[in-house]
Amino acid sequence: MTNIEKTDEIFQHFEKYIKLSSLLRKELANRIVLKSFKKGELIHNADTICKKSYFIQKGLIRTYFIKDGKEITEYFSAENEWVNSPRSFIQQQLDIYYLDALEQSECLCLNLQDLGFLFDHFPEMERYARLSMGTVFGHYMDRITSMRFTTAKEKYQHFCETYHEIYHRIPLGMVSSYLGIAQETLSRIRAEK
Amino acid sequence: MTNIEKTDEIFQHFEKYIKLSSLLRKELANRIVLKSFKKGELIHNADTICKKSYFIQKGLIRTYFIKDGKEITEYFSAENEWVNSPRSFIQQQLDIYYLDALEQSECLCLNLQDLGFLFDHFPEMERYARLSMGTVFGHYMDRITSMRFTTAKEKYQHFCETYHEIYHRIPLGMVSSYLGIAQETLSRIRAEK
DNA sequence: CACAACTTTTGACCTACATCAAAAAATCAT
DNA sequence: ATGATTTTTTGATGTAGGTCAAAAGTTGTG
Repeated sequence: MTNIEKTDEIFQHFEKYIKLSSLLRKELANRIVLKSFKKGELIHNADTICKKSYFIQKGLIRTYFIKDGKEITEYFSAENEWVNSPRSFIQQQLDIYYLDALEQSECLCLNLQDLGFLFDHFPEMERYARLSMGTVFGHYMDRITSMRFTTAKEKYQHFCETYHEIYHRIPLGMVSSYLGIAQETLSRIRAEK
Repeated sequence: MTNIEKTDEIFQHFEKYIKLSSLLRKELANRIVLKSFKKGELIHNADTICKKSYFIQKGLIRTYFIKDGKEITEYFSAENEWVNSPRSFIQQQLDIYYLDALEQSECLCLNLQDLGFLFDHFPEMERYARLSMGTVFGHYMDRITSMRFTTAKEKYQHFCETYHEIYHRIPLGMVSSYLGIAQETLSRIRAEK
């Protein structure tokens, strides 16, 4: 099977930030591996250092950690986004985050060595990483603002807006831990209109 | 005046992430401009697109925005950190953030064109940006966790830990808006021990 | 040094949301 | 399907921390 079809979306994603030379396309395509995950499958375990980064072609992945024995959602990642355990992957150290698939998911997987090769030989890859992190950064700033100064209801509305493609695909309890509000409160909010 | 003395800290900062060639050192030193700000001085106004990035050698800078007529602190930046209006600077668009000096401050200033030149000619600068953003990213993740699941008291304790070099240099009202708690509540927390 | 302008503290009251508990509904496995 | 497990809803109650208001303390300035 040629790699051409399966790399469409990811190439488009790169080209939001940089121009892809045909050589870089080839090198990327050679290194990307398609991985499928079943619903509920654990993708990354916090007891290991994260060695892989996943570009989601289809599906929904949750990043979570354990606090007082309960799973707390850090965020959700969906189509056309990269997901990994960020600090673990970047700094190659342990971190608290687990990843699992909330739906049957298809991911393009790039491992650390291959990514390192690309960074070493294609400065535009470094640029891509820098610029795309800038985008994510902005989302984080918005989220922090939303956490600080909004009621539970506004938090939920903000969530539905930012995740409007996927919010209905996620169990209530995971949303409530993501927002930092009690599941009962979220249930009541949803009931009222 | 030669540039050598004044670039010590910033070079050290770069070298946490990359090796600086002597050529890059020279190019950096030629482009860096020392800027002083008086206490209270506005460094960046939200009505303009951010064109400069500041590395703080000495002093304390606040990033804030206006909500309902009140200044809300986004974060504080101190010695050996870069500060700018991130989305505005990276994407060259307007954003809501203002920067001002909470103390008399000395900054090494690098403007967008010069930084662009360095990114274009020194791939290791791209790498530096990517890696150092990774560090800041981790702090943001921690902060979001702290916002969601902690009492006001714990938030303040977490703040004192992460900002332990500077927390006593910051007016109470600015800390309370940073933490998203009422100034009166913070005052009571501080009183109790 | 005295008056003005902030900043912080203290007090009284109130509400949004957490917690605990149990019922209802949905999902899953045999 | 049908009982078991998981998820969501509903109800009752408690409290952390918000809001409003005023006093006390601090800092700056002519």
